[in-house]
Amino acid sequence: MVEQVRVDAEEVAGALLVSVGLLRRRLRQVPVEGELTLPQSSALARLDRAGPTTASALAKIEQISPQSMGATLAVLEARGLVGRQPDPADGRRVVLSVTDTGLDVLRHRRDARTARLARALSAGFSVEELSQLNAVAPLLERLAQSV
Amino acid sequence: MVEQVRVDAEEVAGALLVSVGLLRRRLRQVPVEGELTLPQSSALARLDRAGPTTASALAKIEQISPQSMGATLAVLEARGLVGRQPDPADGRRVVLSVTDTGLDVLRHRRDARTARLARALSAGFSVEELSQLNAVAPLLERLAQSV
DNA sequence: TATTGTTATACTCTATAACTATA
DNA sequence: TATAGTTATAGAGTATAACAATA
Repeated sequence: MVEQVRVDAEEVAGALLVSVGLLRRRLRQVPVEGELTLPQSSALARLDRAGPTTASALAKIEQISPQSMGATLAVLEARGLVGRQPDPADGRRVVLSVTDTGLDVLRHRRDARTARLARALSAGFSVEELSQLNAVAPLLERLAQSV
Repeated sequence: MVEQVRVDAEEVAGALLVSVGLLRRRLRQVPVEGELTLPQSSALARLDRAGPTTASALAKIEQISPQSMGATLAVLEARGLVGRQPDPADGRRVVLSVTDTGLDVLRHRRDARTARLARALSAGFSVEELSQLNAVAPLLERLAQSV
């Protein structure tokens, strides 16, 4: 009844497993007519942060197979959100980059899912809570890498 | 160059979208021979927290369709981790509850995925970081509900 | 008529395997 | 022989629609 301070890793693991799954499912449900899917949003944002790179490299960062990333990127390319530049030095490589249109989508809240999430955050969370969530995002990424 | 303190909801939304997706994908990848799948783990943990209840109610909490929850619970039942009690007062309702075996799985780290996550947390994160992650889990749940 | 749960079917996301082209 | 990328196929996790039983 006294020792309640200690944070048990097992407990945190369980809580994260459940809450991350829940949030992710909920994000998927947002109706998206003509909008980006979850992996598309993620890949586009990631490509923007990483800068021009190959599909394989992106796949490694996002922890999915190169084939899956290739399929996702193909859709983004068809929509004109990413462009492909063949590497002149190595005929096998194709370097991807975010186009101006893609940047526009990323920067101007054209992504319905992110916009909706942002709205929920603004409406229902305190500045203190927002900053907690903000601080934890990189921890989640690090955790994903180390699991 | 001076105003870097403010936390932008849009930014947090983007960061969460990406990090949650990444962690979730990573969790899925853990090889699970004869182990629980992600939705099974989640449903079992949720049922334990919620106490005996119906499949529909659980589905609502977990934000999936009753049909999907029914399928997940059927597997858990087949493994003897949850039990079904027909409601004597209402012939349509079936009340689910975690069995002793199910409790054992939940309590004794028999779930490979949670165990692995817990190990990564213990090994690579400070007590301060663990407590940050712990504090954020309920925020993520609240966010999932309000999106 | 409304509600609980089941069965049937299909779509999305991801994986593995097999192939082509270049190095 | 090794690497970047593509194509084909399959499995997990969802969803929606249609149905049966009970209220």
